[in-house]
Amino acid sequence: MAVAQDGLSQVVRNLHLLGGSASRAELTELLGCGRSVMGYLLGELTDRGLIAIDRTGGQPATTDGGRPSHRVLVADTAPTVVAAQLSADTVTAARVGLGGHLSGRVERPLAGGNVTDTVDALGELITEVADGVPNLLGVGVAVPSPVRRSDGYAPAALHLGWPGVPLGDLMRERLPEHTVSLGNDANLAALAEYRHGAGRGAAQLVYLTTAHVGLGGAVVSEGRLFLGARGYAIEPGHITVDVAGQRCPCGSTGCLEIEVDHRGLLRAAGRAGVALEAVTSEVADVMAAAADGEPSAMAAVERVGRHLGTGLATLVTITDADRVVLGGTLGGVYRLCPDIVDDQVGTRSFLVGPGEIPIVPGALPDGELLGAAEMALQPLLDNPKRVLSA
Amino acid sequence: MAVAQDGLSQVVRNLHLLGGSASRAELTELLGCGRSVMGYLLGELTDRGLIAIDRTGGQPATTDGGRPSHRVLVADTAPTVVAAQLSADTVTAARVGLGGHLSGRVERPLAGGNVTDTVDALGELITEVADGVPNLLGVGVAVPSPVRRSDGYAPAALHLGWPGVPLGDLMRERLPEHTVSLGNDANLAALAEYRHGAGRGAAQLVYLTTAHVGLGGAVVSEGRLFLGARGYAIEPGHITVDVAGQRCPCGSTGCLEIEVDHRGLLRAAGRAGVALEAVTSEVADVMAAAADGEPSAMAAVERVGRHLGTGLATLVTITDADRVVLGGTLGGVYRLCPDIVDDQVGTRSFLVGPGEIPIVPGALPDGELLGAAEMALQPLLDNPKRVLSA
DNA sequence: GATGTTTGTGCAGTAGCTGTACAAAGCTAC
DNA sequence: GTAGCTTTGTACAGCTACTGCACAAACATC
Repeated sequence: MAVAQDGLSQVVRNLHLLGGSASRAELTELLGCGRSVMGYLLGELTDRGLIAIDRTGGQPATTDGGRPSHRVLVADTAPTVVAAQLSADTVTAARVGLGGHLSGRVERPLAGGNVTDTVDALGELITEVADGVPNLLGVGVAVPSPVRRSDGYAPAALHLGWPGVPLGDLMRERLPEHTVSLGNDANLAALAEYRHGAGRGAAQLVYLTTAHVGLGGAVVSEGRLFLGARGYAIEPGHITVDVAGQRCPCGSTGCLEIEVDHRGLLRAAGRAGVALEAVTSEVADVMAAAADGEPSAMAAVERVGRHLGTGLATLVTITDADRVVLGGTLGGVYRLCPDIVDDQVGTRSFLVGPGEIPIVPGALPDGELLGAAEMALQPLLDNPKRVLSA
Repeated sequence: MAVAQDGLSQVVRNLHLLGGSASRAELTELLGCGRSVMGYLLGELTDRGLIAIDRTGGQPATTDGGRPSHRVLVADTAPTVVAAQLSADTVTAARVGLGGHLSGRVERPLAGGNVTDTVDALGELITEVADGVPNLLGVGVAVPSPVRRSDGYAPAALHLGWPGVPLGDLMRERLPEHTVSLGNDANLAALAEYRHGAGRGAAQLVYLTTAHVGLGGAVVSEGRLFLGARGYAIEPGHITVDVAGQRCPCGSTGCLEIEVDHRGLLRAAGRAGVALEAVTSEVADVMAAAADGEPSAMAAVERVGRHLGTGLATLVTITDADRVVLGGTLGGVYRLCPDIVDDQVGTRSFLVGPGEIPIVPGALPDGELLGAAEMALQPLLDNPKRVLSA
C-alpha cells in the first residue's frame, strides 16, 4: 500500500487532528501503511524532537488480547505558535501547540479605532504571550475584515471604521522577530471548526458567524478553505434577503448582515441604539429572555432566524454544502428556533429537501484563535521536514 | 529541487496542457527538475508507449545557439477517450487524445425526450465513434442537468422534462464494455476553457453559459472544478435578479435563467413562443440583427446583458473570481454590450471595481465535448503509471 | 507456562528521484 | 573547417522514502 502523500506530513497532520495524542497502531491504520514504515516515520520525528513515545502502555484500550500499542505524543520540544484575535472591542492571544490546545490565553479591552494604536496593542499582547516560548514557529492573527491572501492587506475593515490598510505589513513591522500571518476571522473559525469542532468530516462546510457589526462567512471545501483569487471569497454580508429591508451602507437594501448581526437582533428586539461597549451584554440579555420564553425577545430571535435561513439557502445552493456550522450568537439563534431556519433552507434551496443538511452550532468557544493557530501551524503540517531541519 | 508531485503525472499533465507537443527543455523548465530526471521520466513514458521523441529537431526554435531540444509528442499508441454530449435537441460524440484535439466528430438530431430512447441514441453514437479505437481509456458524457459526482445520478433534468434519473447507471448498462463517466455540461465546458481556452491561468474562474432553456454555471478554483459535496454546486439559474420579474417553475420570481436563457432573449426581443427546433435559428437571427444595429434586437440583448451582469456580480463576490468566461450565446451578448455587463459587475460586487475582472467570451466551440474528454482522461493525468501498467 | 493475538523492530531491497561529469549538437567566428 | 561558445541529452553513482518479510516482544486467556 502506497501512502498518498509524504509520510511525515501525514503522521503530523493526523496526530494534530487527534488532539496531539494517538496510539501508534491507530496512526498506522489511518495512513494505511505497514508497521515498519511507521517505525521509520516515528523514528524521524522523534530524532527531530517533534514527538515523544510512551512505551509504558498506560491504558490498555485494545481489549483484543494483543500487545498494547505505544502512545505517540507531541514532545515538549515541538514547535509552538502564538494565536491572536482582533475584534471590535478586544484583543486576545494565546499559545497553541500541535494538537490544537490553547494555553496562556490573555484578553484585553481595546480602546479606540485608531490603526496605529490597535496594531501596537496587538503587538504588545503577542510579545507578552510569546515571551519565553522556546520554539516559536510563528504568529497567526485573526482579523474582522477581508484579508488579502498574498500579503495580509485589509481592503475594507468597515466595521473598525478603517479604509484599506496594509495590516499585514504593519504587523510584520511591529513584530520583526516573528513570522506573522493574517487571516479573516470567519475563515479561520471555519477552519478550526472543520479540523477540531462541529465541522469534522464535512465534505463541503458552510460557516456563518456574527459580530456586533457585520456577518462573517466561510466555506471549507474538500478540506481546504475556499479563499478565492485574492482571499475575499464568500463575504455573505451583502446577500439580499429582504428588498424592502433596512438600508445598508453598501448602497443596497435588506442585506443579510443588517438583519442578522448583533445590531440587527437588538433592533428587532426594540433595543436599537445601544452603545458599542454595551452590545455584548444586551445581546446576552435578549438571548436569555428568548430562552425564558419572553415573547418579544423570541420574536426578534425568530426574525433573525428567518433571515438567516434565507441567506443560508443561497449559500447552500451555490456551494452544495453537506454541513452548516453557526458560530457565536447565530448558534444560539438556531438552538432557539431550529425549525424556522431548517424550513427556510429546505424550501428555498435548489435540490435540497427540508432537514437534509445538518445545521449545527459551533463547538469551539475560541474558534477564531484556534483557526489563527492552524494558519500559523500550516507549514509544519504541510512539510514537517523542512520546518524541523531549520 | 524537489518536484512537487509525482514526476510522471506532471510530465503528462504539462504535455496535455501544451496540446500534446512540447520540447524536452520546455518540460524540464516547467517541472523545475534537472535534465537527468527528465531523461528518466521520458524513458519511462516512452517504454510504456505514451510518448514518442522526435530527435530530428525539425524546427530550430532556440536561436540561442545551443544544442536544439528534442520534441516530445504523444505517441500513436497512447490511450484515447470518446467524449459525448447530450443537449436539448442533439447528441454529439468525438474521439479525443492527450493534448485535447477532437477528431471524428459526429452530431445527430435527437427526436423525443424519452429517457430510454435518449440513452440508446447516445449509446449507439458512442459505440460508433469508439469503433476500432485501439487503446480506449474511457467515455466521458456531458449532460445538461446536475449530475451526482458519486454515480452520475441526475436528480432533476428539468429541461429535458425528466424527474430524477439514474443516468450514470443507465449509460454504464448500455455500454458495459467501457468505463463511462458523466458530468454536468457547464462544469465540463468550464474545465475545458480553464485548461485549453479562455480561462487558462485564472486562479478563480467563473463560467456561465446558456442553453435554450436554462442557465449553466461552474467555478474552477485553483485548478479544480468546484463541485460541492454531491456535485450540484453553483447552479446559478435561480439567483434572483429581478423581484418583479417573470415567474419561474422553481416557485420564485425573476430567476436569472428566466431572463437570460434563449427563451428569455427571444421574449425580450418580442419573439416569445418559438418552437423548440426553431430556437437556434431565431436566436442567431436576433444576435445578427443586434450586431447590425437593429434597435429592438439590440435592446433585447442589452436587457439580457444587464441581468447577466447582476447575476455575475453575486457570483463574482461570493467566489472572489479573477476571470469570467461566457459560453455560447452569452459570449455574443457580452461582445455586443460589454460596458453594460462590466458596469453591473463593477458597481454591484463587493470589493470589485469597474472593469477590474476580465470578462471574456469562451474560446472553444466544443467546450462541453472537450470537457467530457478531460473528465475521461483524468485518471491518466493523475496517475499515468497505474493506467499504463494495466 | 503454553497458546493466540497484536504489536514493534531489524534488515534487505526497490522506486524515484538528485547531482555531477561528460558527450553531443547546434551556431558563430576566424 | 575547425576552434569556441552555448545549450542540451546521457551515464552513473548515490540518496531518500518507503516496502515486505521474518522474528521478537507484550499482553490476555486457558
